[in-house]
Amino acid sequence: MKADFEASKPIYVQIADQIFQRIVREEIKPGDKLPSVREMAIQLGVNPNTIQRSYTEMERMGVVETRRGQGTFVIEKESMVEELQQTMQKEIILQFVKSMEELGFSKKEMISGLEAFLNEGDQNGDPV
Amino acid sequence: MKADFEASKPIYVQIADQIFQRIVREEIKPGDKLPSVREMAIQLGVNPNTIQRSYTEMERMGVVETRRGQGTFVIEKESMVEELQQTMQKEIILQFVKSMEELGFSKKEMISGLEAFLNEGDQNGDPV
Amino acid sequence: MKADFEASKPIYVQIADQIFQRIVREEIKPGDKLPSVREMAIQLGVNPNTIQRSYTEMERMGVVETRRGQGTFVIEKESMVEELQQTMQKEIILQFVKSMEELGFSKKEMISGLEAFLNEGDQNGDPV
Amino acid sequence: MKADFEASKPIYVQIADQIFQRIVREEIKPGDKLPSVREMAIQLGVNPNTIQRSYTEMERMGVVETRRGQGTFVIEKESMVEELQQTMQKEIILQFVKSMEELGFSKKEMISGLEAFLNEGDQNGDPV
DNA sequence: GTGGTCTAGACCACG
DNA sequence: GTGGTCTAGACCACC
Repeated sequence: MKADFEASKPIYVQIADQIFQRIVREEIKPGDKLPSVREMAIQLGVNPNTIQRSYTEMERMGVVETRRGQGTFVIEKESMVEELQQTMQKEIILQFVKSMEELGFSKKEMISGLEAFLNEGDQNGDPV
Repeated sequence: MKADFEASKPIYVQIADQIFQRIVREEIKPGDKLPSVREMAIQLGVNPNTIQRSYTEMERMGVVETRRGQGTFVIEKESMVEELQQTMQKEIILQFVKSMEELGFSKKEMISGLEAFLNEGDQNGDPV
Repeated sequence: MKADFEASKPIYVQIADQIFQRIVREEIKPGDKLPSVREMAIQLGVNPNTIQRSYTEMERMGVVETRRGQGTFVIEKESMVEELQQTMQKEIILQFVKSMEELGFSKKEMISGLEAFLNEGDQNGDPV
Repeated sequence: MKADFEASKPIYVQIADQIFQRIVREEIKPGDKLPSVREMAIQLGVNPNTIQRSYTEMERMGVVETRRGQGTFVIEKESMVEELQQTMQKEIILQFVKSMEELGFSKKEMISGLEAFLNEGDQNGDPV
């Protein structure tokens, strides 16, 4: 047997993901300046180095750029937000499919199960 | 602001989930005897107390029962496996929907996104 | 005017470059295990975190892979060494051309200057 | 083992090199007066002592001379510019050859590599 | 003030 | 033992 207790994602990844989410939801827009490393560290109650790593990772992924002595900015490339959304969506779906496969569900069952769940929600209100 | 970086689920929950998976996939069947706490602890390289908690949790959820002096058994109630599958499925779907909502996707987009992904997979083989 | 006193490359980059050199010169071969982070740190008189960063960077560039609990290994992909050599060669040439341009040399002068220098060396021995 | 991670060149050397470049490119000509130590220090945002060292170094190398109460001047000796260019060129070439040797390249490969690179550049425009 | 690098020392999961 | 992450605190170059 295999004992693989996947630790939660590293904090610096979680932070990057949070920011990605806010970009995809357009709460943060291309060209916007992110809080400074130190400020963000205080806001999140985390060590500045951890934020630094998040920012570096986001830059490596081409979502953000840093301007020396000025700060970290969301890049203005128009297509970026869409690409980011695609990437994150794929990640989520992948995780979902993997989990469902582990439970022995077929592809059809995944879709019908999801549809059933969403239709329940409709009856309780909040249509999206 | 205060950030909560979800620690990984407690190990005892992860272990229970693994066992649930195996029950749902029918690798472990109703009536089967689970390994002893001590043996399982060794297999997984974990403290026996942790396994004990997993077993207790599974018993609380009505999936297994312990018989004094004999061990821990998967209960034979016919509907159990199905219910368990439902419960776990719902958990996974919930997580999926929550993540997709965080990205700003509508319900329709969730389904179409999932379908698109699964159809891609078809072309590459491995039909489930 | 512009005051831009380029700091030396970060230590973790210098270390990665050193290792790349040794791979290109085939002193380290595909499949070889690198010293552990801690050991390398002691050897070089550097903080383990710095080595960690070097290893991470090398992995990101696809030159090295880490196996959990086992160590860091040069990847075995046959073409890797050649690609790495190309990459590093280009970097050096780029630096050279840039410096020569800053001195006002034309492309032809760069080549003839280099040839002249190398021929001098020939007369002093060490033919390569 | 002991590792020496070459710090960047001293700032005063970098400044001298910059001035040498400008002389070689004839942006500064023999006989020209250099800015005063104090003025140059302000322009470059550097301590005047650092500039002083740069000027002293350049004087030691016979490129400039200081005239008491008048300032620092580029010497008028006709051959100086050419010699300076030679010196700096040699330094750059030396650095290039050393780096290429570290990668295991032969002299022929150095030249052919450089030629290949420069010909690529031709196709993209900017002929020099 | 900004981001970038480095050290020191710690804890974790994995094999 | 391995690599991976995190904190704490420091120094640097750039604006």
